Amino acid sequence: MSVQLACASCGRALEPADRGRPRLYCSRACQARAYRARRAQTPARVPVSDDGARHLTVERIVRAGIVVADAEGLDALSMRRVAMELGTGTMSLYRHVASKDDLVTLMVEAAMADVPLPDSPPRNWRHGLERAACRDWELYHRHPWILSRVMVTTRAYFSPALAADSESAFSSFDGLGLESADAFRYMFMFASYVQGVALILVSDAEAERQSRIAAKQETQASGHAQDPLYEPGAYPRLARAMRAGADPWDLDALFVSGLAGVLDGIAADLTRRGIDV
Amino acid sequence: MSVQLACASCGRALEPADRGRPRLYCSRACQARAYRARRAQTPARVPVSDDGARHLTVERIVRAGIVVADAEGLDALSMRRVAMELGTGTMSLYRHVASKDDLVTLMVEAAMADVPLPDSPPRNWRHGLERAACRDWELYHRHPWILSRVMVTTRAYFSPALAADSESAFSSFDGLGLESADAFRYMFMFASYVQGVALILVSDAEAERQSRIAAKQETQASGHAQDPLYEPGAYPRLARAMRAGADPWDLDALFVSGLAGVLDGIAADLTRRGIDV
DNA sequence: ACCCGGATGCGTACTTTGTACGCAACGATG
DNA sequence: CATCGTTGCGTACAAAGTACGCATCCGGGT
Repeated sequence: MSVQLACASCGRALEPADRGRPRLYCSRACQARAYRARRAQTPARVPVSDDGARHLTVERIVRAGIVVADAEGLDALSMRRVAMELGTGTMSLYRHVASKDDLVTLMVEAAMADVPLPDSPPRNWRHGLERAACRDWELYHRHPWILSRVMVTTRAYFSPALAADSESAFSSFDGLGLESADAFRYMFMFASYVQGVALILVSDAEAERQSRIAAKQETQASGHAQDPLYEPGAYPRLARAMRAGADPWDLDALFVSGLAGVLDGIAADLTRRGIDV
Repeated sequence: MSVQLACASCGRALEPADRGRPRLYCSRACQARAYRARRAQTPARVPVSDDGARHLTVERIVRAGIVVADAEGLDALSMRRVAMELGTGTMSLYRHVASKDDLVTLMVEAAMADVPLPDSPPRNWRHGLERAACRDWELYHRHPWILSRVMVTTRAYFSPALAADSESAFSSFDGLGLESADAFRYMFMFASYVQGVALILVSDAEAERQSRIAAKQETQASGHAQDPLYEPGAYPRLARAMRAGADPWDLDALFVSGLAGVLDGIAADLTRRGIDV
């Protein structure tokens, strides 16, 4: 009398192999399911790359995703779109990427590596923060869509690239003998400002893309002409400010000017604590 | 010989009415299409409310949308969900709202009306901006999802509620004899900071909801325990700051402290220009 | 009384997304 | 050569937005 064997995946009865080693699964499908379950434990994000050049790799997928997102925005990024970009089937991507969410996370990490962190120590804290702000600004210019993850990543997930960015900016305060909590407050204010401006930059980029699409479809866009802001009736201060030199926003100049203000605010607090530069 | 009549909508041949006034459309469907086309010209957002109490109105739909978005986040807001909330069919909503996008826009306008603007003139510019910041902060606390539109609304669309908010904050600089462009720069810095912090507030709220859902599904969440930030190796400054009093973020306190810094920055610039308070 | 058009509610169906599932094929290895 | 790890991908399903058109109610002119 022999033991009744069961499929290791579905548990159904399993007739023993007629010769050779014993069977483990009742079907190829069950084998695949077992493999998938095993793989779920260790995501194996790094491809084995034993042969060195495979058709589909995480890197290629992530790069294709970045190309699409840069060109058409994060809204246009779909798994089918990425697959089309690579000339493969949609579901093939899922062998290398756990989900679309995972893909975007990887894209953000990769995109942030495009703009290098400063490697020399800053001359002083102000220089350090200005350098950090410039780096972020450059990042948001190149890849506006990363902001959608920066907002989510704040505390929910851990991102090496983001942590390295913060750490680098943090190092601006080295040697000032600052309390950690104070340095954190300064960083909070600084990062909030930068993110806030990035929000405007991103929505500007999106609006421009939208209007470009609209302009392509119908020749004349309704445009800025009858913008209610420009009628001085209801919102006089806003209208005046909009007209006074701020009409075609020079977002870069505004960013720099606001940044100077934020840094002045930090300087004032430092002075108040007697930690003058 | 009589003129060949055509349907006013589809243009197909139309046999004349056997009695009474002549027909306009070949079918009820064409009539409805013509009505829709006419309505597209004048959106008629305000319901006629001739009887005073109709089942479905824009207000009820918008209110239901706000309830859903407040409770379950903007991601959970779907037309079917709102319809379910109201006990009607999904497509009924489209008689009162042009699209989901339109609904969200209306929701933002309505939600912003929940927190009133200050009606007295501010004591000084600093007081005015603090008041404005408090109002925004309260808004984002109550309806975190409005941020998703504030970012889009920046320049692309016009929003009365948002314009009123800006205008009110702008009025803080009245009487200082400031150049419009300077006032705009200050406003830009101020608004960017507030939006930046709001981004963190919103993503915190979202993360909390997510973890609440996760905790409901599986009893133990993986949680903060093995957060790589807390291992002091790779990101020492970040880890130290996180431990030093910033672990359960007091976002309100951080907001106020950063706001003070931003206002100090404006004050420094005012002093530099000889426009001391 | 009657009928037509304005207006509203809503069922059906199509599109676009993410993605679960399982088959087929390829290479290595016993 | 049978088996297994691995990869590619076709099929299919679930959600979500929404176009379309039918049914219905109401008010006003004939």
